[in-house]
Amino acid sequence: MKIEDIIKSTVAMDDDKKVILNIMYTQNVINDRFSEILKPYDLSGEQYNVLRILRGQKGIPANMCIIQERMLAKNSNTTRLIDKLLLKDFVTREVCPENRRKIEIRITQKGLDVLTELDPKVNDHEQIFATNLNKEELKQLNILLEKYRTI
Amino acid sequence: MKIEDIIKSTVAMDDDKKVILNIMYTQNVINDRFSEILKPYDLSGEQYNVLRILRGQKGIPANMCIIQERMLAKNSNTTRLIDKLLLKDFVTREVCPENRRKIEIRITQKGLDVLTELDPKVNDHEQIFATNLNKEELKQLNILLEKYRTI
DNA sequence: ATAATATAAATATTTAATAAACTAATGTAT
DNA sequence: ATACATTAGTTTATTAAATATTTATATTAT
Repeated sequence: MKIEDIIKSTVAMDDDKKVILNIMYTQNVINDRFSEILKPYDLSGEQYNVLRILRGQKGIPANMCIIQERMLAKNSNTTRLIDKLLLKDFVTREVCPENRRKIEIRITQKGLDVLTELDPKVNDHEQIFATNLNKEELKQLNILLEKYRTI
Repeated sequence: MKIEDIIKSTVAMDDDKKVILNIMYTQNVINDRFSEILKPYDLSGEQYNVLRILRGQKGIPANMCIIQERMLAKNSNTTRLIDKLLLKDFVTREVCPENRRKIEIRITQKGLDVLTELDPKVNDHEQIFATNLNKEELKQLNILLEKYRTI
């Protein structure tokens, strides 16, 4: 559906204005669907994101700086986010012996298990959208978005 | 900057996975910048959005349904959003005489003034990104996003 | 006319985001 | 060695957003 119809706009809009709305709205669509997938696991999108980062560490512990650096939204209260994951036993937190200001966060087996269970669902979610475009279009969309957001 | 570098990913990623991250991240970039513009006016993005919808009504009052329908994110508490705008005297709210379940929301002159003041700033904001692409690319980006998000 | 259902909005609750103040550890200059 | 600055993370407070529940009004069916 075209963005003008979604926001019930009556006046014509230039492509330069439409792009922002299209990016915002598309992100909403993706997010709403993704939240539905995560809801039964009592995980927020950002919590899932952090678990993915920790799995990517392959056993090497991560500190707060590393996690913040790799998160898409650099704005959230990472301490609280980790608190929530700790409560669910998805991560462990220990003081770093070399530099006691730092902490070492690791994903637990339980955390790895929940990711494993989610993997196919997340994959399906990605594919539902991706299959709307062919390989060349996907590549082009990535190129255009990267070019567009440059400041 | 490529999305792999932004999230400091070490492994290669297929275009179908990259697209989601690119959309999410691009939306974050746009939003962060837009919040900066709105901050001095003590407006959130959604509040601004509602004011724009009300201006678009050209004097015809809007009820909650209309506003919700035209908002990008259909999930927020619109009553509270309007409450905030009322506190700032940017809108008025009255019970609809024909149907007392409904309310009539109008933008005030003060609300129109703040929009007028914001117009050039919002325009600049849109152009900063849009000028990274040529007309054909902008058009193509809109087409790809609309096609991509179809469920 | 009354009960049941649907609609519109308000309210309450929960959750998340943002900023500021704070604590503790480390590093550096004197 | 002491003082000062910086870094890393936590805590708290404030504000905002998302979700669910409730209230009020209107519509429909019996």
